[in-house]
Amino acid sequence: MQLSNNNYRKSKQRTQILEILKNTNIHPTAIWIYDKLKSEFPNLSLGTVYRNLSILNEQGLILKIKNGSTFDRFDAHISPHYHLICEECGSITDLDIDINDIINEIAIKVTPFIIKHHKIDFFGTCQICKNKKNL
Amino acid sequence: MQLSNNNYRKSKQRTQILEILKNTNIHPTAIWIYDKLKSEFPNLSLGTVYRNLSILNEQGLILKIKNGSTFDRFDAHISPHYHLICEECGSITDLDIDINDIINEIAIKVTPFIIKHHKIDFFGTCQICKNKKNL
DNA sequence: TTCCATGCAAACTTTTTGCATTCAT
DNA sequence: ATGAATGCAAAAAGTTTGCATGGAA
Repeated sequence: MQLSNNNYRKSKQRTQILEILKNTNIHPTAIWIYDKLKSEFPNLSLGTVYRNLSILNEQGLILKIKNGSTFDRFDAHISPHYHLICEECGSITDLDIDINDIINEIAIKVTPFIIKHHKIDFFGTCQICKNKKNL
Repeated sequence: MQLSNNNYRKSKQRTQILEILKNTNIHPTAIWIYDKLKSEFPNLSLGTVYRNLSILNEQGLILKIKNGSTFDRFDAHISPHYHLICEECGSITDLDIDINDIINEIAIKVTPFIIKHHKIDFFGTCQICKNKKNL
């Protein structure tokens, strides 16, 4: 969403959406939040939930958990590897380093969750965009 | 997609989709592949591309790069942390370990990409699902 | 000859947007 | 009084599916 504005007013709906997110650790979807708030705001619309989630995300009060892009992406390079995701242009490139086992070991020590594998995405600026910005 | 079948026949379209994916490192979207193949198969449909990508993914010949779910998820816990994603039920929980700096340092050494931050998702089975399966 | 794969279009899922109204400032 | 936020519904964006036809085994 393109929000050029940063002169926000208070709204009960937005306050409650943030409150709900602060008090849960399940990383909810928009509909889950919508359902939670339906009893308090019987006329609430999903659009309002999405709009407020965007605003809260823009304000840095919440995180939107997403991949680098809205499109699914596909890769025939199936052996485990990590990705470099450019925040300027959305490009995804491979990073071939092997830190796999160390990380699983560290994580396995502190959680009862059964860890089978992991994925690391590095975010930043690719060389092409870096050069463009330096011109 | 629900593909109960694993008796696949050869198809020129699927062969070429795999070929394209093997020969690029840009992690393309479905439409990008579709556009690439339009000259070779003028009647190609996007549906065919998606169907074949699902089949190739099911066969383990390619990877679909996606989050744990099709829904965006939101989090008010904005300080850096990693996620445990259950492959059985799709739940996302936090893992609070601090291996942040080590990983960035390792990666920075081997790429000119400007790394600002990273994200780690651990995949496996959560405790609830583990218990359900043991019953 | 069987039935998997295709093209086409329609349906579906998730998210965004336009518009008139309501509400915070 | 101003214009941001809302509810509602329609549209958009991305992906999947039904169906008749074509093609591999």
